[in-house]
Amino acid sequence: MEIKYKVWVEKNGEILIGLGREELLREIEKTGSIRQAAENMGITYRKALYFLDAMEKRAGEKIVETFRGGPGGGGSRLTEYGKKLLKEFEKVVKEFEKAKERASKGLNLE
Amino acid sequence: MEIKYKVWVEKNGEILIGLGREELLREIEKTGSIRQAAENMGITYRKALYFLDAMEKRAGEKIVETFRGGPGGGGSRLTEYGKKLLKEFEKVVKEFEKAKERASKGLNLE
DNA sequence: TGATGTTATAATAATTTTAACATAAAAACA
DNA sequence: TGTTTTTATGTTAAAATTATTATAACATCA
Repeated sequence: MEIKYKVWVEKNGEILIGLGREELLREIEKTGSIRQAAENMGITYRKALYFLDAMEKRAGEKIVETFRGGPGGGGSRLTEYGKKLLKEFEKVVKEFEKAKERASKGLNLE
Repeated sequence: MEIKYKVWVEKNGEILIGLGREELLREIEKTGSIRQAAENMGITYRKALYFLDAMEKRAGEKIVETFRGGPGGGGSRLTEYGKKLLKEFEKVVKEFEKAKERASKGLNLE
């Protein structure tokens, strides 16, 4: 018996960031590459791009800086806004993790 | 900017009860009819039945008592287990509501 | 006995989401 | 100049979810 949850932030009724997108941003920060990040997460590069594109449209701000060619063929990194978004969402997740813990302890179902 | 979430309880990796199913049980309790409950929720009767069927299989217990014919054409009501399940899940939701409130206050995104 | 309103099941259609594939542009570097 | 590795976009295929339609059983009651 296990409690599970999803949490996300909406802006004008559309998802700005959620657990999946959070992981994507963290992986981009870590690897410096959207492609590598997608691979690590087990999603397609195509899908990762769709996520980022939607996030940026909804935020009205750039979240990743990308560059093609160059050493290593190119790469990506988070903008300041991207980093802030990630940080703010991590705070949200912490609250929900605590709620999950409390609720799990109180759960009385065999 | 709004925080949203979903929460559910799994048993052996399958959903036992979540926010949608919780509402369904509450509506059944209130109306005494699966069909009426489904209509109030804006889902099809068919889907409501699928939910109930899956819940009972996973719980290994009856959640609703149903009867066909009779006064009013038939009806349904929650079993003792169904009522307990509902009650336990409502406690879980309360914890998550609190988490949402706290996180909303701390959220710093324009 | 026929109308009623519910439970119940089967089968199909429509929609949405997810995955897969192909192709091109960019720029460093050997 | 060709190779490499990434970003970037378009298109199609597959899978999963959700919605719709049709049909029947049940038992009360007028």
